[in-house]
Amino acid sequence: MSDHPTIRARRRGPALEEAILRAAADELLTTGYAGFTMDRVARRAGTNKNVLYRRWPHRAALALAAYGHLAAERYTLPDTGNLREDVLTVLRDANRHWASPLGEVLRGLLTTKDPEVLQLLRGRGTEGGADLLLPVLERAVARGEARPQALKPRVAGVPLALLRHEYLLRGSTEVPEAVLVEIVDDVFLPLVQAVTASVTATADAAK
Amino acid sequence: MSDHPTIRARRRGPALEEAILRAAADELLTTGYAGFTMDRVARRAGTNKNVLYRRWPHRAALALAAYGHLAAERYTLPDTGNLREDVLTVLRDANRHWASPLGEVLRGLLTTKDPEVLQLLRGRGTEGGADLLLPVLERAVARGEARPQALKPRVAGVPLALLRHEYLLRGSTEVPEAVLVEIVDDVFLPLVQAVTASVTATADAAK
DNA sequence: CCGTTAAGGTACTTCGCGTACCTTAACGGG
DNA sequence: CCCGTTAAGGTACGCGAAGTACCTTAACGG
Repeated sequence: MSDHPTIRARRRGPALEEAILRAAADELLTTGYAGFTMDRVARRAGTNKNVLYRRWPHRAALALAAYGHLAAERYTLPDTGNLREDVLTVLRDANRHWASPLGEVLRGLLTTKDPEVLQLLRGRGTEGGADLLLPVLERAVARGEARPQALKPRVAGVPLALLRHEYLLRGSTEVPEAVLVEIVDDVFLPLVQAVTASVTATADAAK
Repeated sequence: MSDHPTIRARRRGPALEEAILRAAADELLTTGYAGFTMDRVARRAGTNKNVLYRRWPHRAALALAAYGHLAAERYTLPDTGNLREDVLTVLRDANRHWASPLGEVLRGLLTTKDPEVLQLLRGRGTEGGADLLLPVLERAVARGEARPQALKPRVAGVPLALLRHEYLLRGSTEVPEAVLVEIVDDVFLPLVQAVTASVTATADAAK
């Protein structure tokens, strides 16, 4: 019993912090933000609440940090050379993400009352959505697939805003593919396409 | 303090229930859904928690009932004969409502985790938004102000969905008029308006 | 008039956040 | 190499709020 786990070497600094964040992330993924308790995180991390409160001022801050720790990897935009495919891909990715446990965490965090956390959450570009599709739209304009007048954050943000809206209405369940297609074909493409786009209505039988 | 002189006659049934709902509504309006506690409601209503729990199974149910009690009055759609004005009016009304204490209550309720309450909330047509603007859009199509192909719930729901999205991003603060105008002028009108000049010019609005 | 029903009152139990306070291990400068 | 400083471990609170138990008491109604 040389390295018996019962008597673990005392962790400090970054190592401990990493362990705590992992534990907190696991808790978020299993129990969600509701049911995320400091006691459970501390127990899972093999430490105690004090250590948590020395690093994060309150529960929400820890949860937010854990989420950030999870969602650390960077996202790469699609570039298929086709606006419709690009936007659909982004919508599908976002749909998957928001329907995943990770997305549930995010939504749980968004519904917190803590103004400080909301500030932080909104600070992350993750939430804008506008900026995400803007480059896609930009390329589409360059290819002549979209009107230059449509090249605005407000317009580029429409698809993700509508997707988010679906989540508000439906709850946690994944948004069906048909809705994504509607968002793109009934709203976004008619909105951004060149003036000759009235043809699209007849041409979308091609899909 | 002292409750000396007023030994109130004991209220029963509907009278008591009404008093409780009023108290709960007042609490919602002053403290919001967070900070809405059964103890406070009971004290404000001059009764005790037991009476509340005999009528509503839990805090969220009572809050929801109180909100319904507040938002009882019906809404009448604008019909100015001009699509842009109609939509802007609806957006301004919704903006006012959501920025008001009442709207804060609604948003607070929407963020509850209780699935039962969410079910009830979504049951109310209040949330759809799509159906709200659909008649407005219908009239616009009849006047030739909008393409008939745009006459879909998904399209009609866009303005309110975008407005709601703004609330998610900004928090409780009222959305500035400029954003409403952007939503209408940069998104909704380009989306629904007739695309080819010939169609717009010809007075084939004959119905 | 009296029994049934529902309101009033009080005191719990349970949970989870956040804090206090002490003990103990690791680190690191002299 | 020692010892003081720092940070982790441990335990026990205080507090607020949800719900519950149980009894007392007023109103209603046959």
